[in-house]
Amino acid sequence: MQITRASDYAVRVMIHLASLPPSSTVRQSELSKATEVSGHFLSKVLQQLVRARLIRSQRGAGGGYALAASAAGISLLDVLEAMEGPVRLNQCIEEGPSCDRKSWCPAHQVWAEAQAAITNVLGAASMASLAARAKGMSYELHEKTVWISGVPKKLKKKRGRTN
Amino acid sequence: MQITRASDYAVRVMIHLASLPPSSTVRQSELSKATEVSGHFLSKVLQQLVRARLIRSQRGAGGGYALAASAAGISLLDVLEAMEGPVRLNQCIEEGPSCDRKSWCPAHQVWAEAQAAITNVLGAASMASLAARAKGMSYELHEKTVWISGVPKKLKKKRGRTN
DNA sequence: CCCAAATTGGACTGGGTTGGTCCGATTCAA
DNA sequence: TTGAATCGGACCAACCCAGTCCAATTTGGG
Repeated sequence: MQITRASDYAVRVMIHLASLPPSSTVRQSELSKATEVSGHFLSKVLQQLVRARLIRSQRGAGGGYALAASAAGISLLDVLEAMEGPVRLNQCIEEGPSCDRKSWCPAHQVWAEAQAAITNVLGAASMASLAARAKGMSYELHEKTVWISGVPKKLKKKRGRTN
Repeated sequence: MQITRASDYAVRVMIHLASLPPSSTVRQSELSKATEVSGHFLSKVLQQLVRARLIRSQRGAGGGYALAASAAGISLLDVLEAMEGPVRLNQCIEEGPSCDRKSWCPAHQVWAEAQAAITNVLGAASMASLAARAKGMSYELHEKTVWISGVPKKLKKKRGRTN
């Protein structure tokens, strides 16, 4: 019941790319720095995202990675399923006649409901919206950075909107 | 993102117990038959449920397992968390200042929302309600069984209320 | 044409989890 | 006391997770 680290990292990558001007190409090393993920491991994550057609890669000098589609058209659910395959809360939740208990197991419906709830939430969160939210936050972050390089950094407790 | 087999089995056990008269004691062998789970493995599941105080065990001859509380007071979420620990969709979702990205990571809130969605659904499903639903189904099932032993079984498509 | 930059694709690993089996110890009722 | 029943592990194979590392390939530029 927990997403893998790789999925988490993939989401960071996608949000980072989405917050850039469309079709910007970013080197792996830069992504590694931005997401705080080891370059070696990140390359595996990136490969999976490429294979899932969520990003495109450009090899060679001056190469890098870029979103393959509009950030508004990619949801958190898309990224998650690219990394982990389809969300299936219980083994018996799938199309087709895979589970013969399905017809009578009273829990089946609840699992299905819970799964629908989760996919609804994740499917509604687009990379574009997350990137926009990140921009609002990174503005604060930028302020902080600037201040640190100049004056003592004490605005940490200023953040009252974790929401 | 998938519950373990053990959790699934635990839910079957709990529903079975909940569908019996209150504080009935059931032997492991019977539970094994009812849930279609190997006795050896089931014993591990049962032990965990006992330790979580969801069921009580009676040793010795005539012993067995029984619900430790009212079936209405135990939710699917309770059973799940007894088996797998607290639901935590992403590593960074927990109380306390565990994740320093939390303050700015824009995905954090979505994970939290998805988690709330899932716990809402699972927390609302009580063993009592599931057992009641099972009774309704087993009634149909009973009919079917009777029919099969007598006349051709064709009432399958009668169930139009998956809801 | 060749070099350097960059991705690609896979091998490898250590550690943990999963799903399962098995058995001796313990407890209790008859 | 004996047999029914749970208890509490040990044990196992197989798989997944997270991460590292490296050689091969591709590409742009001097």
